[in-house]
Amino acid sequence: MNPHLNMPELPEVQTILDELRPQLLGGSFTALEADWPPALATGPLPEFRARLVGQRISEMRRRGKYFLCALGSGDALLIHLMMTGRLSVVPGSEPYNRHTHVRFRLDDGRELRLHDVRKLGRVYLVADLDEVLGHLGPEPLAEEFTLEQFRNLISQRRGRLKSLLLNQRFLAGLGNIYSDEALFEAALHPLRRANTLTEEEIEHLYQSIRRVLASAVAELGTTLGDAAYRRPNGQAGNYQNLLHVYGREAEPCPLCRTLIQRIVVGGRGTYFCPRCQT
DNA sequence: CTAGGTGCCTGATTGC
DNA sequence: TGCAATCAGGCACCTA
Repeated sequence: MNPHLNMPELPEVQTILDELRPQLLGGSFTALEADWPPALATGPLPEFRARLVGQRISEMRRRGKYFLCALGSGDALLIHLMMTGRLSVVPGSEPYNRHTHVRFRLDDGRELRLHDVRKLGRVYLVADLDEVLGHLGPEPLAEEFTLEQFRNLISQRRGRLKSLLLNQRFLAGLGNIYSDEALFEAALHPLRRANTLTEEEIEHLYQSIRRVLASAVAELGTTLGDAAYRRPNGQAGNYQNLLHVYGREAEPCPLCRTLIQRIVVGGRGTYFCPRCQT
C-alpha cells in the first residue's frame, strides 16, 4: 500500500491559490505547451493555445477543489489537481521532467507548470463556468453557507455520512482526510445514515466541518510523507500534526484510547474511533 | 436517490 | 532476485 499519499482537498487548494495569486494575477499568457495533451480536457492543444495566448489573468479564486483564473476574454481557465497534481511557477529556463505535463508561459518569462505523476489532473478552458463547476454543492466555508441550509440539504439524504461528505454535489471541497476528521470531531459514525441525525447532531456536524476546514486552511494544509501535497514553494503544510484519526489505524483514540479502526466505505479507506463515533 | 462497478494512471508494496 | 498482481484515490460515467 502507498504510504498515505494525500491529495489536495479544499485547504490544500486554498493554500496553493493564496501562494500563486500574487505571482500570477495581472500577468498574461504568451505560450502554452503540453507534453501530455490529454491533460487539456476541453479540446486539442492548438485550439486551447489559440484561445489562451494573449489573455490576461484578471481574477483568481477557488471553487471546491478547482482553481479558477478568469481571463480578459471572459473565458475561465480551470485546473483540478486530482490525486497527485502539483503547480509551480518557475523561470521559463528551468528544466522540466517527464512529469511536467503542461507549461503556461507568462509575459515576464516565467511559467506556471502542472506536474502530475499519475496524469489524472485536468485543465479546462471554458466560457461558461457551469460547464465544469455547475454540479458542485455549496462552499462549506462561505458565509452564505448557513446551518439552516446544511440542515435542509442533509435532511433530504439517506446515504452514509462518509459517502455524503465525499460527494462534491452535496458539499464542495471535502476529501478523504477532512471527511474522516470532521466525522470524528462530530462524534458521528461514518456509516450513519444522514436522515437519522438529530437536530443536535446536524448542528455538531456543520460546526465540525467548518472548524476542521478552517483550521486546516490556517495550517496551510496536510502533508503526509514525501510524495504528498506540497505548496508551490515546496514547503509542507502543518495540519498532519493535528489529525485525530486519519491514517492512524490501530493507534489509540486521542479521546478514549480505544484503537482507531480502518474500514472501507464506498471504496474509500475510512478511519474512525468505534467508541467515540456513534 | 443510493450503491456498486469500471476506467483513468503509476509508484510502492505484496505475493510467489 | 525478479516479475506480476494489487492497491490507493477523485471523479465521470454506467448499471441496478
